[in-house]
Amino acid sequence: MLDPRITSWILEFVLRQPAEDWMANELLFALPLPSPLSPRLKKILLLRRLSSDLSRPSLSARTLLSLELIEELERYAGAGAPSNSLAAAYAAVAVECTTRFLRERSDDDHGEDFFDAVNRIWNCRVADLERSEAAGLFSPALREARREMEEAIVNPVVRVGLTGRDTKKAALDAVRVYLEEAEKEMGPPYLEHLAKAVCEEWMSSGTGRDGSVVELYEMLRNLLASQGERGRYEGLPDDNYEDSVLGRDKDAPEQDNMEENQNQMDLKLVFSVNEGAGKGPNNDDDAIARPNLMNQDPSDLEHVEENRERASLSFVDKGTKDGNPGTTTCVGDKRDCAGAPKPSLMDWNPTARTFEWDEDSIESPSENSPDPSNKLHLPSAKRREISLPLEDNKTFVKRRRKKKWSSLEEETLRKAVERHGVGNWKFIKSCHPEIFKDRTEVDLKDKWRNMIRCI
DNA sequence: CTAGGGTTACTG
DNA sequence: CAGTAACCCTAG
Repeated sequence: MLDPRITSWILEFVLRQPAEDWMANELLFALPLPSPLSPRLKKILLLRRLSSDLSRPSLSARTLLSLELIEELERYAGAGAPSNSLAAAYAAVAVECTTRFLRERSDDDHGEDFFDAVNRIWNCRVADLERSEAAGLFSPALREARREMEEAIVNPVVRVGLTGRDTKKAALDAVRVYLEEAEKEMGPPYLEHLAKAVCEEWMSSGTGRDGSVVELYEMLRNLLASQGERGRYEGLPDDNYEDSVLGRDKDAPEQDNMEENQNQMDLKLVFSVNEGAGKGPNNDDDAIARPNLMNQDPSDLEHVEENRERASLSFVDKGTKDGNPGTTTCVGDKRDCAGAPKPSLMDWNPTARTFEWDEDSIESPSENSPDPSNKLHLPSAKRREISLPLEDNKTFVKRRRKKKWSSLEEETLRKAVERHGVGNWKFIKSCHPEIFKDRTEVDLKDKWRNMIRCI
């Protein structure tokens, strides 16, 4: 049985070679790996995924997720703000993931896929990012891109401009730049490092060596033993090795618990951004997906150890609905609810009827939430389910408190109907999740009915 | 999901 | 109490 420590090095070495993805996958499955994986190996796996996306070339929401996870990994490792190249790659990929729907429009698509993508990526994902601890990824470029996407929703000229721009090349280039920088920062694979160390010792040992394989083996064993004595399970040659990989500032004062965090931060924490989300059948990869090896989600790294035997963590997209807008999912602050199912726009069925309002929360919706910025877009917490027998239900089911439509809501609805036509209530609501956060699609429809009655 | 009829709450 | 806006119910 191979030492998991050694298999980590082998895997690292292979992942960083231009080997075929299938081979990397085979090894990932076949080798006994330490659990939890080291941060270094996690990052290498994520970088490999990016590299695979580049070579296909296919940038998708999973590319975005890989970048987010790398940022999170580095942040947990105590690194400072994400590098410019990481933030630039994130912004460029986010733009590409949106604008490709303009390029790939079919005849019967009137731009809905693009609008969905803007909502999904910019109104939800990037908005969540801005509020989260990962705000370091929220670069000025990303802010500007968001402004442009919002403009594109209402301005056809901007959409035409976006369609003509080669955002795919820009994103591929940005990811390539980041990958090169990350590779450089990471240094050579540890096996190479080890081989070099052995060679150097060999060269400097002078006489008394017979040059046999047995002797080489002895040297290697001594080197490994010395690593073991130092308690460095990952067997890294020196303390700076992993620091350099994760972008840790070696000169920065070491936090007392940093080492502990490093060791205890298991994959559940690192890759928790996906956990619990995307459970519905309409889930697609643009929605943040639940860990699922079959979907080759980067977060699946968490479950590599236990799932290797029954599923394949592939670097190759095997044909998920990449790019299909699917469900409009909006996650909350994923850092605040790690491990818990994440609410989404779809979690609240606005047409559900067996609910009643929590009067207190209506009166003071934010009183019980010290930090409203961490809250989700929709007031799902204001409702609670009633599960009484049908005959008793009508006694308890209350109507929502009447709330007069504001002029902003009215104006937004008017413009949205002009733009998207009558009858697309759900879509209109999804285009303005904040403005219509207290309204259902039916409310929009009813309001429009009232508005045209007045004319 | 939407349309359209029904119900409720509010206002003058 | 009538008119109206907001909200609910349900067939298709």
